[in-house]
Amino acid sequence: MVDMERDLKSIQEKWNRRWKELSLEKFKNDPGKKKYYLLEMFAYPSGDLHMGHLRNYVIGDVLYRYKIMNGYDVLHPVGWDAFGLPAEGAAIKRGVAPDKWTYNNIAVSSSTLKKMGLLYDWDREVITCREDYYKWTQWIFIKLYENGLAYRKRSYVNWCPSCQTVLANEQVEQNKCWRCGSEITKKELEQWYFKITSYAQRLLDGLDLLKGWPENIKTMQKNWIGRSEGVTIEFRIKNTDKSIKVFTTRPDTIFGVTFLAVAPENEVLRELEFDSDKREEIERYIEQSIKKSEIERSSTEKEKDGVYTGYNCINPLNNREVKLFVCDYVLSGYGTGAVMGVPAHDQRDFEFAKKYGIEIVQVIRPKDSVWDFSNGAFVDEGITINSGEFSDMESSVMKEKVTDFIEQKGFGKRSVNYRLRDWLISRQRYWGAPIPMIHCKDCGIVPVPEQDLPVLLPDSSEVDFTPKGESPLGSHKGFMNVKCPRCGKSALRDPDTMDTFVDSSWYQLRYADPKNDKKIFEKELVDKFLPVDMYIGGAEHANGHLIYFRFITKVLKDLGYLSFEEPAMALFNQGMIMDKNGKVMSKSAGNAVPVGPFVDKYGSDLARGTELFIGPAGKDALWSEDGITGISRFLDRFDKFASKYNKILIKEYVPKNEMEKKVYVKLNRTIKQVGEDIENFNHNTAIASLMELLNLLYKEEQNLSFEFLNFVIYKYTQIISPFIPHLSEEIYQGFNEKDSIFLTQWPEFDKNNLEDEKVTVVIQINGKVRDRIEIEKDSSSEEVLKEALSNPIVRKYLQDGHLEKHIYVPNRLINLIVKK
RNA sequence: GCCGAAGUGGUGGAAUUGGUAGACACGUCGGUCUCAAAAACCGAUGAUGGCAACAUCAUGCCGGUUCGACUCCGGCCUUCGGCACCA
Repeated sequence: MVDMERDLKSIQEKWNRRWKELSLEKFKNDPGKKKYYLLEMFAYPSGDLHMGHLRNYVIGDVLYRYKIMNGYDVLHPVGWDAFGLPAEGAAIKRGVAPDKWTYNNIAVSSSTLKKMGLLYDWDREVITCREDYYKWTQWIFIKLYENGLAYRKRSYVNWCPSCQTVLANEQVEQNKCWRCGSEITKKELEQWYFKITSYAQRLLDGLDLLKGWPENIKTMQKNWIGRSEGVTIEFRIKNTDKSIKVFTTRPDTIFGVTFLAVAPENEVLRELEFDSDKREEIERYIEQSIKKSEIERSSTEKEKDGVYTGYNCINPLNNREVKLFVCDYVLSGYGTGAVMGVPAHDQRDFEFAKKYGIEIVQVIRPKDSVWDFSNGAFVDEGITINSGEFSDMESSVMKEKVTDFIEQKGFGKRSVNYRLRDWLISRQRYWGAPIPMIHCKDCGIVPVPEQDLPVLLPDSSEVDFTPKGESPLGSHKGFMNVKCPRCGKSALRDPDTMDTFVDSSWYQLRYADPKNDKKIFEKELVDKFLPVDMYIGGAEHANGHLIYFRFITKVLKDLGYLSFEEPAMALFNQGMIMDKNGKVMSKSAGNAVPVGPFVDKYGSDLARGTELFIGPAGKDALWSEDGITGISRFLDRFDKFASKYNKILIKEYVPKNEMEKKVYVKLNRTIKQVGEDIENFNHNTAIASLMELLNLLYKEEQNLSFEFLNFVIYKYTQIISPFIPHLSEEIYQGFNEKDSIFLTQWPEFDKNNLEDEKVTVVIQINGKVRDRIEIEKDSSSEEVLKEALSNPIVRKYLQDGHLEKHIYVPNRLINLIVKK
């Protein structure tokens, strides 16, 4: 860092205070103005904010200031995603109560945000662990329950042995816990689910409305939802009155079915009768496969195995009898939990068939070659063979015909399956919103009546939350024992809390009406302020939060609490800040550079500038303090120069000579570029163009009038202000202005003065640059050619060749094709 | 394996979307100022050859289209994300 003339830290507090007096951060709800809802993903308060968080917030603040200068009434709230596991971890490790730890972190982080001078409407702050918030999280749960969208199910769930809790599908990454990285195991438990699968199609369709979302996020969601179209076909089990349904996307291969396979969890296995040996064999296999860790079971390297059930099934299309197996490569949660085995045309079935000596019947051949099965299964489209009356067709055509046939004959019907699973939301943890349900011996499950909400989380001093694999709340008698709201007899509360992603799935709605204690929010307000116009946050939430909050929005819309389909119309994914080794900066990784001390040392403007100049906001960036040097030098140069020419406020000025004209053009170009760059989140190039202009001003200072320089500095200060707000205010104040620069109107660029009168035209010979000439803007092709031909270098090249033709690109280049 | 993003000087990164590759910075080297240092200021800085003018080569690799390709097309390689037996 260089020595700066001004102490940036000393001006901070003054302006932070002044902005507050002016209510600069407040959403005015002014009907005369265009509304803009700007939202950054709220943070989990795990300590002080680090440079990664700061990037998110600074990007938002730059846009906020730019938008208010452009006349928008901007809603820009802030809050904390405050429930969650690390708070319990801190309590266990350091003996601090989770709530104390959380509120303390919030206090530290908030003070950093305020010190930075980031403009947030603090009156709208939400904290998800506060009862005035989680009351409504519980209310949402009840609404889902009342509408059949929250249900209990016993099944094999993802279990983190270290966190001692269940996890949603979205919280398992590479078979490891998203929080602690432990290997996930399976556990059979009865848990609460949200029926997100019944919104699968709407979540998919909604993506088309989201024009402002990055394509890659939409693709990720599309893949995660994973829609597949196919047919569900029923196979009778021979010598029984039962049958098995299979789902397939490849009915064109149905004549190649040589076995059937069901998942170990499949119900049919409990219904069928077996002799004792068989039963034992099957049960041993089921037990084994459920015990296996998911990674083992789902590894593609692992040999496929299974057990013959002793039952055979009938293929309704050709009446062929095939064996029925139990296989753990069949997933219980997808489709019907059973598949038809077509070894010739599915690689997994192929491997299985090889191992168990099952026949491989080819029913599709490549269009113009012979398939060699030593390469494995043939999985592409082709021409059908060995398929009775459906032989000798394009497989895609046959697929339609055979599907129609299957439907006509009643063998099965067209169906759609989704990869998406229901959202498992129960957690066996303390620090979360209690599930507002009561278990009564006589009445069953009864929701807590609305007037009894919130179900308060007991004080941490009364609860032992060291992980034991059971809900900590379960051993708190005062919490657990209630009267059944229906029959009045003794009953028990649900001991689990909700996934924190439930908390964050609706916070953007609460900001519209954060203090309402009668309702979750006033419909009128939510409808007026939402959807979010710009949502800023990391791409890591693509298949978690960003699906959940869309889901909850759709549910609340269907229930009539709001009138729009999608929570956020535009999404911007900022890149992550990495350490020198390319590791993502985070508290848990131990490489976090905290914002607080950094700002104390260098000041907010320098911190902002450094973070913004590091690279395009959408890309990952390595954190390095080297960037401070360039920015501090720049700010110092700006400050020194601007402090000389912030004396008379001149809003309009007509350039008086050529040099002023040149600078005027550059100014206009810079205004244009900075505006565009802010809208596109390319802050690095915006700052680069400001640097260019400043360099030019230094160079030409002597040739420019005092009035002109005052005019330029006014505009310059306006357009640099979103990046370095405090210093900009200092400069602006020099003009003897009382108000904030952020109350001025963002300058418009003069469309007629974006280019110089003279342009540099490149002369190419056969595509290679040989010289450049200065020429009047918009010169004709003939003029430029004439000029080029008189150029000494061109003449040299023309000596041993002739000009065959030329290409002229106006104001850019002329390419002369010279042939020998 | 499938889906997505990306590969440009010593470094971070630019390039009006097919038209001057390397803007703007950092760093390095040289100079001015200074007793000295820091800061500041001025200059040089892709590589190779040449005293020089200049020439040749350069945007992961190989081809192609074009007057002209970092940009478009075909085929690879590498890195990073997402998914992962989804029938």
